Amino acid sequence: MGRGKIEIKRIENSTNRQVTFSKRRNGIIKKAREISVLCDAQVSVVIFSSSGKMSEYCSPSTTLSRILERYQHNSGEKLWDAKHESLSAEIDRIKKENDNMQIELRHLKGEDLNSLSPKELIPIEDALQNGLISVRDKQMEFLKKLKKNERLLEEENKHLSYLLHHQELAMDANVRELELGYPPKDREFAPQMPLAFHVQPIQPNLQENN
Amino acid sequence: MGRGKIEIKRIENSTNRQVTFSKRRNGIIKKAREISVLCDAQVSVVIFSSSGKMSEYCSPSTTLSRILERYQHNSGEKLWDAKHESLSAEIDRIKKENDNMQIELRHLKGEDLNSLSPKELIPIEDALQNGLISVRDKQMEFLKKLKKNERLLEEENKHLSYLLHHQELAMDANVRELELGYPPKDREFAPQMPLAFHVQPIQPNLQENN
DNA sequence: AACTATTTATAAAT
DNA sequence: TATTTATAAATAGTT
Repeated sequence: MGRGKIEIKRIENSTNRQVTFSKRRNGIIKKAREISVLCDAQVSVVIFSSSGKMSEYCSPSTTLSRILERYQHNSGEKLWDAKHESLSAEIDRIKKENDNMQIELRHLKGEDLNSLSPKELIPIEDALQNGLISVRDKQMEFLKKLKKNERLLEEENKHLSYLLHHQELAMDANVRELELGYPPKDREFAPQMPLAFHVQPIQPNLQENN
Repeated sequence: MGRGKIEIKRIENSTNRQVTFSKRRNGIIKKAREISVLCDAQVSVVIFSSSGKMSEYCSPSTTLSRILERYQHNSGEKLWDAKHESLSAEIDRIKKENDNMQIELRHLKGEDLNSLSPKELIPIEDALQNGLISVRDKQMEFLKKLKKNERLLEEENKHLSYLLHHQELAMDANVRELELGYPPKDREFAPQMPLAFHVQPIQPNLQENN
């Protein structure tokens, strides 16, 4: 249907091919629309040009999803079930892993031991003992840290007390001096003076993390 | 294109509709095949007639699956992702469960304790102690069972020895009697006689299960 | 992108 | 349902 008959084989001239593609793609989609309407059919057409451009038609009474669902049902072919299966397989694998861990956990917590033989109890006992040792080591570590902190705080306390004492002495001297020599116009500011010392703790970032 | 022009609207005559469907379906599939070859395109066509009969075309260079994969990528539309998502969600959920158990297991085995505070160590220590108590209780149980078994076996032993002793005495008496009175024609059967006692153990099903 | 000669598809008849 | 045929529609090559 055209000025000349053409053989049905790849059109080598790329421009020509592109033009023919456009025309025929429109033709197919028009035909698809027509058969949908005329014959009450459900049609889906997906076309990719050689350059990758996608065109699509789907009957208005349905969706591509539904057509494909029907297709799978009808043909028994797997379109996306392969992916489903691989995901399902992974779920099974992880669930199995899960179950094994669950069992191990139960055993470590002393549950479900009836299913075990004496020989199987031994590694569990060992694991528990090792765990207990590790946990207690860690607790000991914390205890040592706390004691060290305590010591440091005591030292700091001592230092602060020392500073405080000296400050009081200085203040007393100051007050005495003022009382003797220059009576100030405004006594309100006097109590603020000691704050000017801005005493900082020796270990400002020392803290316990619980 | 036919004897008369037709309006594009549903063909009410069902026979007519069926005939037109057949012709046009062939036409579309032919066109799809042609554009695939002429223009190097990838085409998929799925058609359901109003009576539910399915027809299909897919370019030979590909599969429907791959075309749909491409379709999803291209359009961003979800064809079967909804199902995938629910499966993926389950995978995530189980993996999370898995991770939590893994962490708990590690902690019970005394690993990765550095991330824990002293307060968090306490329930772990408790769990380990309880586990150890349970495991050792179970071991004690086994030990008791073994000891009980031992006692029963000893008793049985004693009983069997007693039987054996009596059997020997009986045999001796028998032999002596034969030597004195009736020399038998066939001495071959004599050694089999003691087996006729059929001694059974007292505790036939007593066994240790490891 | 529009045109048009020609092929192709197909509606109606058989 | 298949074939035939007259005609509509599609489109290859041209402009």
